[in-house]
Amino acid sequence: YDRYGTVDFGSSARRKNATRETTSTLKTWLYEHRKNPYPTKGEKIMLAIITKMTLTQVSTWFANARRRLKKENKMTWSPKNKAGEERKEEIPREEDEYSAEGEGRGR
Amino acid sequence: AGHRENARSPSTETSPPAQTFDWMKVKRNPPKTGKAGEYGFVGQPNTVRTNFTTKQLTELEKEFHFNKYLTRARRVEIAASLQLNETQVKIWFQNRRMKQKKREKEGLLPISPATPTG
DNA sequence: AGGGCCGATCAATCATAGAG
DNA sequence: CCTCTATGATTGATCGGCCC
Repeated sequence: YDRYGTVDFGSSARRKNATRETTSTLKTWLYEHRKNPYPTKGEKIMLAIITKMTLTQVSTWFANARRRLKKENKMTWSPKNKAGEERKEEIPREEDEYSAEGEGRGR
Repeated sequence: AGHRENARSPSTETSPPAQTFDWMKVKRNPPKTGKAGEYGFVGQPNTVRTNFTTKQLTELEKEFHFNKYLTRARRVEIAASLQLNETQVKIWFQNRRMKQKKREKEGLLPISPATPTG
């Protein structure tokens, strides 16, 4: 679709939500790198291969994830799993020092 | 390749509801594309993304097909003709080039040949 | 010293897939 | 079938690095 110009793309460009397997992989990586959730190009490629997504999709996924996480200011995805859903996703405890300063936007 | 933010602050938080990392605090300066004489003071950031009109986009795309890169003179002309900032025109071309590059790349290997992973 | 470009990312929004 | 939310994609604009 060409930007907000009436969707008329009768083609194979429709967005398809990622599978649980895919999101699981990405979420795991994101959580394990929560201190600096910016995968390098090489890491993105690796993740893209694992999840069978394109490099762009992986980048977009991370961009959206970071943004939405930041908006909520939290780093934990509540187990939104439906009742009776696999509950793996064990969060690796790592109570190191998390920065939580006041502010400082000298501008 | 990315940003390397690091802020050290010996502040004493009492009860952090959630872990806040430096990357979450990164804020960008608001766009300075304030359209003087529209809805805001001259010099005051617009804080809002400019919405290009269809006409503007059409003209820009047409120009892009002509040249992928702009000369200073051309940029001035287009900016004036479309009532845009020179910077906006410049940025538009910048983004356009990146977009095209991305499209080309995507149209070349969206099909995964195989996964040589054991 | 300054301006433009690239690559990555942000931020706001659109549009749709999916849950109920 | 329709309403509302979660999420992928788009894009104007910013940030840091590099070149000239």
